[in-house]
Amino acid sequence: MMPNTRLGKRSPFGALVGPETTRPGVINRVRGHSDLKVFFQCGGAGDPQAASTSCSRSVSTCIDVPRSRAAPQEVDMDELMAAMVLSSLSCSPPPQGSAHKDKAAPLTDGGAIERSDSGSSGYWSVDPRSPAPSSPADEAGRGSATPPDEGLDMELDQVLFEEPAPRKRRNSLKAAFRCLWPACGKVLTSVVGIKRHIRMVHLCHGGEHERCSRSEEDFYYSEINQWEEPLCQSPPSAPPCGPAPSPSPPSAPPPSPPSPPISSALSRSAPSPCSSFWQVQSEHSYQAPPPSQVVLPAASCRLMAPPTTCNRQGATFRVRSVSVGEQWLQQHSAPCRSVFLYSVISSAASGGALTAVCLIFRRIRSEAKKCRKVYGIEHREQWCTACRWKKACQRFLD
DNA sequence: GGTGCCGGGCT
DNA sequence: AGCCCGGCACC
Ligand SMILES: [Zn+2]
Repeated sequence: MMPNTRLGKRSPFGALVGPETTRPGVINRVRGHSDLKVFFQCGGAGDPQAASTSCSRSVSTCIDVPRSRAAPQEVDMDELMAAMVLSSLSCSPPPQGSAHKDKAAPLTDGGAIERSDSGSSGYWSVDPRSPAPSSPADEAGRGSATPPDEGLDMELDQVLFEEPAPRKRRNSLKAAFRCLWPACGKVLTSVVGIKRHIRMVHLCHGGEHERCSRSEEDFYYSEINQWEEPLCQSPPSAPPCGPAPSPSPPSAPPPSPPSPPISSALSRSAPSPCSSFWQVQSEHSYQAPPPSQVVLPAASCRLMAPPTTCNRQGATFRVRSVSVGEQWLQQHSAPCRSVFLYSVISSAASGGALTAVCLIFRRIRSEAKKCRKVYGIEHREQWCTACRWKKACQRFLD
């Protein structure tokens, strides 16, 4: 049963900030529909200190990166984690257990992501004219008796409730650090090493001035998670964004004045071949994603933009953003109705885990005429039930 | 301002 | 569960 037949009380995706997932490694599984799109954006480096959880409806698409001289990693991570938690609180799927039920209750009525055993509660009657489509991934996932249930859900739960949950996979993960300086691409295995390399070779040209560009070397390297067995897997339709031979960071200008290459990856590099947007769109935002799987590239990307969140009545968040990237999202997601823009980040606080922070959630308005338009208000009795109830139309699906 | 529909209230 | 509607985003 596809949830697009579902009406009634639904998920909090009317609230507009998406979830985040933490994946120590590269796999980010989305139990979603074939028409569920998630945009992941791997941008340049960013300063988590700029990641304030603003409460405005507009999202700055260009995050200034202060030349913070006194920006210890812990502070960055604290702010980053705070932003992540806020973001995760915004639209997390319903937790399986009841331990946090009270906390998540306002968000989970009906469930943003359906469980396979969710029964018929909350479903509207199925319109016979609209048979539920099922993607191959969907079928495959439901074929198994115990569908893999550790995709986004698990990650979301873990992030939401701050359960560190050590991962087995981390054992097979080797950390490396790639210099992002244009035409360099040197890979070292330690932070100290890569920082020294950047400082000495690129920033200070021999290190005659130890003070010059201090802490800016942070912006010129990227952590790489190297798997011992299979390396970078790319999602089938995702543009490459991994430890590619090209060492230059996405949308990074040649830093003649040493300004960190992060300026506005969000606004500028959306269609860029190296800013990897992964789409997960859903016909209805509350629909359960099928057990399809997307795999993050094996390169971690530094935070490029803060997960701007806005607290609405203490539980839900909305993010409104207008940017080139967003326009691109709309242009490339016409038939779908929900768009999520994620930023994939890597944080030391999560052990180098990749974290996909949802920056933008938008509903893409359907262009199809619904009952209201087709029949008119005067023939309301001819509307489908959903339209009569001001729910998502069941008759004229997208 | 019209439309689609989320979220929530009522029965 | 069925029904209705306020309110909001999008057009
Ligand atoms: Zn309808």
